[in-house]
Amino acid sequence: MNRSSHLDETQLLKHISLDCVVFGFHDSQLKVLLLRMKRTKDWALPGGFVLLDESIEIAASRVLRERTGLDHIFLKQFKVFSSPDRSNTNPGVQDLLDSGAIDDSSWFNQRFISVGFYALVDFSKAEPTPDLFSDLCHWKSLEDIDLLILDHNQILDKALETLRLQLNYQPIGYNLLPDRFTMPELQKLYETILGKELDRRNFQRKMLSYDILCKLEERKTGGAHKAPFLYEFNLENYGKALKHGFNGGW
Amino acid sequence: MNRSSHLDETQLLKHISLDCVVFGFHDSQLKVLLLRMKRTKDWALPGGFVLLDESIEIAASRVLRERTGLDHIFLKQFKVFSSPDRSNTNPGVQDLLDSGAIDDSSWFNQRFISVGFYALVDFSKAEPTPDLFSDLCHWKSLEDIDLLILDHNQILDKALETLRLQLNYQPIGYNLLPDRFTMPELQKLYETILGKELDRRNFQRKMLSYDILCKLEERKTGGAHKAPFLYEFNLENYGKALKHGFNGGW
DNA sequence: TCAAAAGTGTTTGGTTTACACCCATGA
DNA sequence: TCATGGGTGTAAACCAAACACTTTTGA
Repeated sequence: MNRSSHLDETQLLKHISLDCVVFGFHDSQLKVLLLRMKRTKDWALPGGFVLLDESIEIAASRVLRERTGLDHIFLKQFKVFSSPDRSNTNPGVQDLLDSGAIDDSSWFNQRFISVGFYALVDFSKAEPTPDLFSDLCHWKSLEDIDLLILDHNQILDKALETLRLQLNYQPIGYNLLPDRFTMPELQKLYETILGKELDRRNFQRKMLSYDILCKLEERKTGGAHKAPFLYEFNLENYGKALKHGFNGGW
Repeated sequence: MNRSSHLDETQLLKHISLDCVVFGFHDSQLKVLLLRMKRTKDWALPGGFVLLDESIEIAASRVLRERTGLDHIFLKQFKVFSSPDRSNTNPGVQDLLDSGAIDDSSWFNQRFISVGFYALVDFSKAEPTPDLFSDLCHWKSLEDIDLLILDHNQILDKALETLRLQLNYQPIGYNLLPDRFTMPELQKLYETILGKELDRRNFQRKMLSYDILCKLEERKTGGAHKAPFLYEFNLENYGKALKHGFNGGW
């Protein structure tokens, strides 16, 4: 876009949009980044359109840079949503007209196919920022999310399902946690994503056996009770391990 | 399309196409369905465009019905290919002009985003049929495939990778084999997809333990050596088992 | 009658599960 | 000082890999 306050639709690929399910982890909870539409106050996933010289991956990372201030976000396509009746009218178009971002609604009130991405970010580093459609951007816990616009609930559900399935094949821990973290924190993350409790001792043994963590001398002080050790990921070994996956397979 | 001999581009979604990697299994080999372009004799994956009232899934199954004569094909999206330089010119457009399928090349010489699908079909039931671009449609073994048009090699590679990863989570055996098959045939299929040999006895034990097969009284006669039993899938149990995956996981 | 393929079974070793025990910390 | 959370260890159960033996078949 030339100026961020005005959308130039001649620079955009018609019929194609993208939506991102941005996951963060905070207070032992999985959070998702949502936008509140200016006029209707409905909630939506962050998304955007594709510039003529962009791949959708580049477009998605541009959108997320605008929404979070972060670069090099972990991003993964998971599904294209293309039901013919998913978006003959764009629920945000009136906001765009109101704000002067567009002069004409016709381009936006077409049928759109949306490429779904999920993204993993370090909660503490992201700075949620609304877009032209919205007046608010913030993190919501999964259980606090109810009705989203269009088929965004479906997109969210599918993203979660994919996240669970890919837990053993993607660098999920690495992207969702701060650089240094404790074993109980890592375990909580796994428990939250999987929706079930894991045995503390077996979890630790298994994790360490992958040889992807560096135990630091330092401990996490401040909390009550015994101070747990801090760890960081050994990126080299982590990368190798992910190629094979951590579990199962013939 | 109104008449199969003429493409009406006003009925098609701009900038969006789909390509299918259709897998079959025959002679202990994984086969892929390819088309030969009329003029250049280059090879390509079967693909097509999306009608205004179709989802891409519906479009893909329409395309595959035209290419194989089969309905209800197992189809799965695996990735969107959207590099901006993947298709500013469509290599088949001259064939379309030659054959009178289109009057004007401009619609087809745009940038296209392609949704990649992989499909699994019963080799013995498919009837390969060329499309408007091509004069030949047939099965090729993986090792016999060299250069394909555009980024179709990349699409094929990614499809294979996905197939391997999803082997334990998708009804792959069911869709690639005839209704009744022997245990050695099923094993060969797994070995071919995974690219490695498996122990005959352990494979059989493991497969049977999933409780997804019905052993029939009948044996497969005709071949040399001891006649192996025939099996069929127990669809009910197979469906249940796939929900959890057959292997690994926390 | 014999080589090759298929059915069935056993041994072994590693991995996962389910626990017990001790240590550190702040309320 | 004690409840709570964290670090470490171990026995039992389970599962997967490796391998032996027998049966059937057509050449």
